[in-house]
Amino acid sequence: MGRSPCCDKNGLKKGPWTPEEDEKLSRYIHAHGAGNWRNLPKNAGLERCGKSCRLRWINYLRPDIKRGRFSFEEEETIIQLHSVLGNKWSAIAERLPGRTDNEIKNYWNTHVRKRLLRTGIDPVTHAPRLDMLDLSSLLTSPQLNLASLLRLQTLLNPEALRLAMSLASSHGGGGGAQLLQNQPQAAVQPNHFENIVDQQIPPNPINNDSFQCQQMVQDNLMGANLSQNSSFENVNLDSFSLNRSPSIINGGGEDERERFCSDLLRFESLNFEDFM
DNA sequence: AAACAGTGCAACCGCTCTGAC
DNA sequence: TGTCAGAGCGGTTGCACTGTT
Repeated sequence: MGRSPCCDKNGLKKGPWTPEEDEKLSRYIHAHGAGNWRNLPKNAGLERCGKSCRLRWINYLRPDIKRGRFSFEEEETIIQLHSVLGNKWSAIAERLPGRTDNEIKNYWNTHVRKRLLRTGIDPVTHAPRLDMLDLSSLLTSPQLNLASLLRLQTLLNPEALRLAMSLASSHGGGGGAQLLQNQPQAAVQPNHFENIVDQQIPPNPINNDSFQCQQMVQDNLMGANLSQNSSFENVNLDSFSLNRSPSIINGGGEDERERFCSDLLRFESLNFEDFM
């Protein structure tokens, strides 16, 4: 696997691990513990570099590794945490017991990233891709009013919001844009994570799945050591109350997941009546 | 059935950062 | 202050598997 071995010059083996090597490494670490990776291969009788041993142990052999497909909850947690933490895979992995940073990174790059792109979400900023928006039709909608815009701004990337306000002005909605700009700054200041954490989201007896989902994200975020420079916006989790069937929660298919993620994140398909 | 294309993922490299000494 | 080991990350590779023609 991977590119040509770098340790060939040292006579060290590279490439896929054999069951015998796995057994040697596991037995040694169980007996002596992990650490001192430089000397470990020699002591364990392995012709591998320490880094390779470390990666093999951390990403594959560790007893608490959870194998298999990511659950819907895990995927949703990854998306939410990535919106907060960015590509800090190890930090994300800390919130997903049994998952490694490498596994999460691979899953992100091969599944989540593609899905977000397909549904018009920028996987870097988690904002709707402006090149896929039809804001002009949005702003000419008779259902659009200031109140709805004020609720929407909690979901919007500031760049998208600025563009929307600009377009609103050009559509004769200058008054609304002006009012938007006059809103208290707390409503648009980014990275006030405590705003999210402090929110008390009451259980919704009709939509308990959504509540559990929100609670899970909150629980996960509560423990995160978040940077003030986080890109996570002042998202109102209460706005993510979507009807979702238990079958999806319990591991729906790819299509179901995509549909849900699309509904959850896709700006252009947001049902604005829900916000009004 | 065979060839080909697309996808998933384990594993790698090179680099930076951090903490211990 | 400099050096070293370990940890972590982004990017990449190529095998194995699956789907399509």
